[in-house]
Order: sequence, then C-alpha cells, then structure tokens
Amino acid sequence: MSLRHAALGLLAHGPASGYDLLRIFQQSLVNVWPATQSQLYAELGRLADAGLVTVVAEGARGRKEYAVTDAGRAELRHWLTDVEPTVHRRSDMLLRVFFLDQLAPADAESYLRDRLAAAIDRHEDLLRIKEAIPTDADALAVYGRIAMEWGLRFATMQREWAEWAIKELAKAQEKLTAGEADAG
Amino acid sequence: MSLRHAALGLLAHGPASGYDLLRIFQQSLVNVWPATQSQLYAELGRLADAGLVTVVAEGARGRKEYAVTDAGRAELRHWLTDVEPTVHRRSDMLLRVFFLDQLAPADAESYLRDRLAAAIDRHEDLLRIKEAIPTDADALAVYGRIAMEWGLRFATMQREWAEWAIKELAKAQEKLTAGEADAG
DNA sequence: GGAGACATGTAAGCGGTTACATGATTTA
DNA sequence: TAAATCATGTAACCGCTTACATGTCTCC
Repeated sequence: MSLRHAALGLLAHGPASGYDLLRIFQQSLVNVWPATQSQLYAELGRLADAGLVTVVAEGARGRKEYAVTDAGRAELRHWLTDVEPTVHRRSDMLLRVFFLDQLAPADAESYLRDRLAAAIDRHEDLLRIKEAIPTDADALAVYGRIAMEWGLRFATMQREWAEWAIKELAKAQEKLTAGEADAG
Repeated sequence: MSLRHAALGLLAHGPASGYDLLRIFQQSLVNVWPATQSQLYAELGRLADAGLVTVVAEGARGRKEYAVTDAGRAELRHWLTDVEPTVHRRSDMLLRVFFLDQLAPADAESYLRDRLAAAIDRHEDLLRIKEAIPTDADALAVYGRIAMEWGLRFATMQREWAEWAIKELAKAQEKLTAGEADAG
C-alpha cells in the first residue's frame, strides 16, 4: 500500500491537486513508483476519508488542492522509519533464465545479449535524464540524485552480469561439445 | 501473466503435479517467482483448459500429474524468445529515499544504514544457499547458478550504493551546516 | 489411532491497469 | 471556435495474497 505513502510524501513538500501529483508521478517518480490517474484520485479520496490529507482549496474546473495533515505527517514518518521496505523478488527476466535450456544455445545466448543491450540502453537513458535534472540543492533533488545513482548502478550491474553470463554459457557449451566428442 | 510460463517451464523438465510444482516454487523459484498454492492450482486448471498442459496420470489422494503439450512448448518458446521481459520500476525502498528529507538527518542516515545491513545479510544468505546447491551440470542447476550470480551482484551493488549514499548524505549535511555558520 | 505429509480446491479482498465518461478553461 | 490542456471521476478486469475447507495416505 505504498501509493498512499507516495502521495503523502509528495504532499509533504506542499499542497497540490490530484492533477499536479499525477504529473510528478509520471515525471519524477515514474522509475520508482508509477501511478495511474484512476488510482491516484481514488487514493486521495481514501486519504481524505482517513484524515491524512484535507482539501485546502477548490479552484477552477473542480480542482481540489490537498494538504497533508498532522496525522498524515505522522503516518509518513512511521512508514519511513518503522516499516521495513518490501523486497521484490519477482523477475520474469530471471525466470526466463531458468528455462533457457528449452532454447537452442544460440537463442539462449541471444536472450542474454538482449539483456546486455537493454542494460546499456537503460544506462544511457538514465544518464540523459540525470543531465537534464537541475543540480539544485533542494531535498527532492538531492534525494532524487541518490535514487538516480541506484538506477545507474543497477544498470551497470545488469550489464556486467549479462557479459559474465554470456561467457559462462560459452564455457558450458564448450564442455558439452567436448563431452560429445569424447562420446563419439 | 508469468506464473503460467513459470509452470510451463517447470513442466518442460518433466511431468509433475501441482503439489510437486509448489515445492519447486517455494524452494528453487522463491527468489525469482514466488507462487502460492491457490494460485498455482487455479493456473494449472487454466493451462489445461487452454490445451497447453494435460493430465497424464492420476495417483493417490486425487493427485494429478500434468505434462506440457506441443502447444505448451510452443507457447513457452514464444514467451522466451519473442516477449520482452518487463522492467519493474516499483521500489518502495527507493520511494522512501525521495522522502528522507521529512526525517531528522540522523534518521535518514539510519535508514540508509539499514539498507546497507540488509544488503550484507542478503549477500550472506545467498552465499549460504549457493553452497548448499549441488554443482550439477544439469540445465536447471547451470541456469540456476546464473540467476544466483545476479542475486549476489545485486546485493553487492545495493551494499556499495548504500555506502556511497551515506557519504553523500554526510557531505550534504556538512555543506548545510557550513551554510548555516555563514548565515549565523 | 494419531500425527504429519500429501494433495486439491474455493472465496474474499486488495492493489493495479485499461478503458470509459464528463466537463471547464485557456490559447492560438 | 476549435484544439489542447486542465481536472475529476467510475467500472471492469486481472493477478496475487490470505484464509478457509476438505480429504487421503503413510508411518510411528
């Protein structure tokens, strides 16, 4: 249930409407916690019902500006300090690795090469985004850069792993053909 | 919809019952694609309906042994070669990083230190699991080791990132106190 | 005969995605 | 005045989790 805390965290930086928050989700948070419009509006309603945020202003076109309440700030702090981050284990990229033996060796290698290429692309994309980000000293920027660094390191790790895996695969393949030669 | 492909992939190594598969999910695949019992039995039913697997034997206690069909193998290969793995972006660990400015500096640092400790623990856990795995040359073991290596590298990356982030935070903190001294 | 493992299933609820639906305001 | 943007909301569906529910077989 982290969308609620994401919304709470954004509102902690100042009042905003659902529409405002949506743009932040789709820009700054898209790589960390994407959210859809329908989800966000529903969650803001629930947050208001729970007393964690309140409508502080109503503007044109039915715009509702929300602000976090004291209870909301307390909940946010609780989530930040007391709730252990969940570890995501699910990876269909790694799941495929388990079943690569169902493919011809060349296709298995091709899969890993695609991962390698994807990691390189990802790293380049992130670098481009990083350069476009202002080097402000404000909190969201400082911590945003720390999160960005995680992404860059993750992409690098994935690249190096794919390179290593391709070599491992080649080694295993060699052994196998050597074994076949022995048998023949 | 990867549970279906996970089941298909496991059955590609030989016929098995839902109960058999469940143990594999909870042992070998727990770090890659965890699945619950209710989910798995339901999916096997759907796979059978779709003609991707069939019941090849019925044993004691209502045991049903499933085997993958030609259509199932084709679907598995399709998924392995043609379907781009999804990139998971959602991380409540990184989401918290964005909101660390809502905490006292000491608490923010504490959060990062906890991540560091978690990464070290994770790496040790994986090493222990790795040593317990037989060094078989069979496909599931070979590719299992490649997946394991990903986990180890991921934990290492996370450890190094946390160490780096703690230093960054200290630097930012220094700058801030220096700024305050200037102003004061 | 009881415990523990084997074995399969259903139901309620939750978070997330996609699609639908509506309307006001600003700007070219 | 038409297009783009601003702005909020609902509904259907899907995958996953948790809990419930039932029954069989083996071994001590």
